Amino acid sequence: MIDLKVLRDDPERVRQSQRARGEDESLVDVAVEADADRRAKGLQFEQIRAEQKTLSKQIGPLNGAVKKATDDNERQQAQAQLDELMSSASQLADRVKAAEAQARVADEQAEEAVGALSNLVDPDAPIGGEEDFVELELVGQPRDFAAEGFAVRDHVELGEILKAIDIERGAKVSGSRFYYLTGVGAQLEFALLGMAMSMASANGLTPVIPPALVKPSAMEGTGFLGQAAENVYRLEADDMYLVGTAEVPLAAFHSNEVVDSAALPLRYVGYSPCFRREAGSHGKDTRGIFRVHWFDKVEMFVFCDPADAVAEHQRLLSWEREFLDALEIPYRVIDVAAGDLGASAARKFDCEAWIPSQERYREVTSTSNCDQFQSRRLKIRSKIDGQTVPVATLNGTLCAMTRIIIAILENHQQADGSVVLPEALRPFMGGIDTLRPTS
RNA sequence: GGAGGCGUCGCAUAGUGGCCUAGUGCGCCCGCCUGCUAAGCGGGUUGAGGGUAAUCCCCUCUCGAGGGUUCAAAUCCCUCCGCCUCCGCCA
Repeated sequence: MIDLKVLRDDPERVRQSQRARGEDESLVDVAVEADADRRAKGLQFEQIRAEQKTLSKQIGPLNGAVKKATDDNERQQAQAQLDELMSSASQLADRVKAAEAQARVADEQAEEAVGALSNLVDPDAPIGGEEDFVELELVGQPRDFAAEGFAVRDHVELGEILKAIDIERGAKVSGSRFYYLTGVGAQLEFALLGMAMSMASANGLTPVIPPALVKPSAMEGTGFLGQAAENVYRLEADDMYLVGTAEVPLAAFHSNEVVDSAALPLRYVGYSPCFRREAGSHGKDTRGIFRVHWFDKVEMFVFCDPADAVAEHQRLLSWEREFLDALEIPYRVIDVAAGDLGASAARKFDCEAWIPSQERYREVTSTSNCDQFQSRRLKIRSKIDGQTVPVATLNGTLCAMTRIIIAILENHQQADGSVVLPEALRPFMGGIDTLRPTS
């Protein structure tokens, strides 16, 4: 939900933002109109309701007077007054109901119209679409496998040799875009989890194991039921959703709460499975486990004073980089363009790891500043400088298991198909330094 | 899955159709008093939206959530959610 004040005072700014995202500008005018209508209808209802209240307050004592009256004369007089009031009151009641119904409809329409608007884009975000990102930094040096004198194996091949990834059986049991991690593959996930969690804890984040199945309100509040809805798994029988990221249950963790401002920033790190339908990506990244319907992910999530959001965003990015640095994976950092932001994000930075078999950088982490967009929907507020305001929310990937496993296997492979583990990971792998093919 | 009970202001509790503008106690905040502290005294203390430029003031909504009955709902009816107890099943 965008700030209503901005929508009312400066709709042009909202229009610009919609334009930058490549979304429908006319939605802004629809929202402005619906919002104005809501206020008018609300005012009408309030006035007539106040009238009704005063009337009812007169009826109460009069009713008592009729009952307590000592002689018939008195009783009749009170009764006559009562009858008169009652008749105007019952007429008023109909009008109250009508006004209330109108106000309710107007409110629902306004909520829907305003809810259809994506978050305001940070003016610093690059202009353009998916291809128009700005490369902020290149880190590390991709290896020259030709110079080393051997042909690169991709993660599917390495996964087979090492008996780490079983895609065939994944397909047999669950279909395409599913896999098993086996042996050292499974161990790798546990090791990455341990390493990610210990780094996050060292940085002061609170570890969380969140539910991966949530109610519609949580999905809605985080902004995943808009244009991203087709990628979400829904359980029809129970009206529940499988989360596509721990961002959803972590954001909703404090929903409908007023959090103590002294406790801000609240920083969490969650581990959860992630489920994605990948509708609309048929034929894209079909090989291996790069794009799958399910994977596990360690996700960071922060609630903070809106004034600190930009600095907090940088902090999340630096923690993502710290993790990739420790794994000795070459990567680049990009500033995602306005047209490629999700509905909730005002700004987004991705880290893209070098994938030798593809000879290009591919997204492994992503951190978004959602500003107050999610917290307005989820009603997460804090009393800051005497004002109760929606807090800022930010999220960032620490370790998306499948993609990090791909990056490790491919970047650290040797001519014989073995993989040398980055030093930082070894303590979490029982001290071994190399994954070796077994016959 | 079956049976029963319960959801009221930060906490505890009162409140079975109008005197509820939700009382009381505790906690908390402000002030007074007081060598200091405690006690005592006075006031304040749910949240949201709106009238307003506004911390004054006024209005509407808010007693788990949403509907309904009524001139009038914390109170009556319906649906849902959550919690507790017992039984069954289960990791």
